[in-house]
Amino acid sequence: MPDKATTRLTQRDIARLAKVSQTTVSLVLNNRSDATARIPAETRDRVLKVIRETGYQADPLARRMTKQRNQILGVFTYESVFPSASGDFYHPFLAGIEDRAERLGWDLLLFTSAPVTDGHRRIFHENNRLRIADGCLLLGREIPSDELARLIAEDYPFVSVGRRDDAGAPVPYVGADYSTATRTVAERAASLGHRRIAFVGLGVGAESSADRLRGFREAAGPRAPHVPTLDRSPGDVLDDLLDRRITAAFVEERADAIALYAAAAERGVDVPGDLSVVALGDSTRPAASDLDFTGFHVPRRAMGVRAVELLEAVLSGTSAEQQLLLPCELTDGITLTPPKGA
Amino acid sequence: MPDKATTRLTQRDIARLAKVSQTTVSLVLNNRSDATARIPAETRDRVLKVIRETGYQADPLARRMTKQRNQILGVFTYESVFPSASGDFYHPFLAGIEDRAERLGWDLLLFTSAPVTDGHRRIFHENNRLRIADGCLLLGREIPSDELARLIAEDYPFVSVGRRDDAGAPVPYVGADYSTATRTVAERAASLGHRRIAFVGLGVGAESSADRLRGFREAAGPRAPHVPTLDRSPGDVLDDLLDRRITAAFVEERADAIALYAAAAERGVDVPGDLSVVALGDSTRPAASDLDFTGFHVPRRAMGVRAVELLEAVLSGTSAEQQLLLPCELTDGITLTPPKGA
DNA sequence: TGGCTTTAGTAATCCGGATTAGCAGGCGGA
DNA sequence: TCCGCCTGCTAATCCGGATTACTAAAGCCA
Repeated sequence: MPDKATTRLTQRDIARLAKVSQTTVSLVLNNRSDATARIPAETRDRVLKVIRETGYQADPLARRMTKQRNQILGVFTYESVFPSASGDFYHPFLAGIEDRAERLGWDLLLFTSAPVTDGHRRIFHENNRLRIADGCLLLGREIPSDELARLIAEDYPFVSVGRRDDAGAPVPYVGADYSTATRTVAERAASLGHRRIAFVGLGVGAESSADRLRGFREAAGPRAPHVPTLDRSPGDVLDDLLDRRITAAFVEERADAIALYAAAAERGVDVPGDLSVVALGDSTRPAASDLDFTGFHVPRRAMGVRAVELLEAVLSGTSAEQQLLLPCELTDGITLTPPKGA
Repeated sequence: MPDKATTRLTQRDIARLAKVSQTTVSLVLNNRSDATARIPAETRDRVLKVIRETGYQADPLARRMTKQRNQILGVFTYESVFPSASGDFYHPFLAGIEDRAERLGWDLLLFTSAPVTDGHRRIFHENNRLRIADGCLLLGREIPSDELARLIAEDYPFVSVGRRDDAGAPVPYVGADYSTATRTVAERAASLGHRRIAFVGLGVGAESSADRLRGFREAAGPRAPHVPTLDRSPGDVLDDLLDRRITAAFVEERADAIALYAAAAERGVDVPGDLSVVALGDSTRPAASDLDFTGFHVPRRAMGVRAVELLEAVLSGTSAEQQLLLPCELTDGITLTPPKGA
């Protein structure tokens, strides 16, 4: 029965009670029975009995001091892990991560202590605690390449969830193949007769944006119009599209697609009759709609799962492909039909 | 510039490079300048220069060996943290927890490694890692009282999110005042003329269930009917209610309220015309509805925030009320109107 | 009975950093 | 010139457990 809450129970205490040395306690606990460590059943039982009676549990941190692995998987998010501002975008990633971590017997350490500078967190700061974890998963739309470069330079085991451009050296990642998915949908639009199609969204900055635009251009040609959304109202964007006589809009961000649809409905513009709208992924901002958009979904859960698996491979030295793109799930939807003239 | 990725950089390495002792490096890093540790600016700068050049960062775990606090807040959930089965029920709790943890400079450790036995996780198992964290938050509908008792016996700092009955000793918690909220809504129904009202749900087992039923009985009397939901279809439950000529159903679980409403709509039973339906909290199972139910919401985010604050108080020895019930947010909604006869 | 092996268990050391006790050298005062 | 004191820094130790090297005692054999 546990008493004296003053000090934690240590192996030394157990040793004293079982009348053996601390070494023996450690050996028993680690179930060692090589030629170098012979513990007869009688002694072993005596030690185990004391351990059972006292409820002793080894300090996991002291353990890590001598062993190398800690069974802690770090998760670094460049935004809040449980944000209200990005809806449930991260949730599926984390569900996948948790699932695999649980199976591997790992705990998840969320680096919420990283201070926010210039609007996002930084990995490397004064009191960096990365090394508590055995390795780390990185989540976020944009990850500064200098931080990636430093992780690589320090040989810290990590995997990015989402494709990243080289940062001096190749970055290990599990990403979504936005480019192929976007190209496929764009080709489908072309085959339906669309000739005036536009990319709506940022298209620059993060790899995920650039990948979509690239896939779009592969299908629609290098001069296909790119309608920006930054700091513009959905009505503005809609006007822009109609002015250019666009028949199909490829919207990078689902929340923008929903807003565009709402603006169109308000204006009496029929979707997809007057304008087809394709959603290239999932909402990273809160936005709900029952509308079944044509486009694709990001395999978020699978990405989380595969990222943990890749990190595990990295940690255990198993060779594995370090850069992985998972296919997006195409959705038929009802917002892409042949254009009116076709 | 970091090289030789073979071994981690230690204070010993820094000491060698700066031509001082490991002790001095430690003193500089901890900014000590007592009478017992006098480091002139010149030496300090030399050490700092080497640290800067090498990018050395102290091992946070080795640190904890001698310091007591680790700045890690444990989060133990009796179900998955990122479940698909319970929708987003936990999300707001975690958002609140993250928010406060971030402010306190703490990292969040999710104990996903705890093995699942008999359908839920157990805190105490073979390879318990609780002590990696300074303290722990407990989330879950039901928490075995033997585990709570053991936490108390071992003097482990923890706070339960959600009220818990004593487990041999008082359990520190931040809960929601289901009982008052339920009573208030039930009284309101009575004042609207409802005489035949029923509690729909488990009403037993978890404290949260029992609290709601208790509040209900305080307003509706000890003999007010309790209609169970376990293993019954919404249609069954609806039949039961109609048979008993109930005019207002107080549904413990919002998902059940939504299902009940759907069953009523299908059957041509008007809600609230023929039957008022009150939702006593939020969905713990995936269920979406645009319907604005009368009832209340659980202050989940605030509970998370306050739980972290309470744990911080416990850890720092600040005296504070150890058992806290936050008021639920009552919602007017449109599903409670006077009964037809009134 | 001496020498060699096996058995059972322990002392010593390490992990990486924090802390305490204490030491060498320079300086001031009597 | 001797003593005490301050300065600047380090050796030693500790945290809790893992591991290695080694020893004392018993067993075996000739």
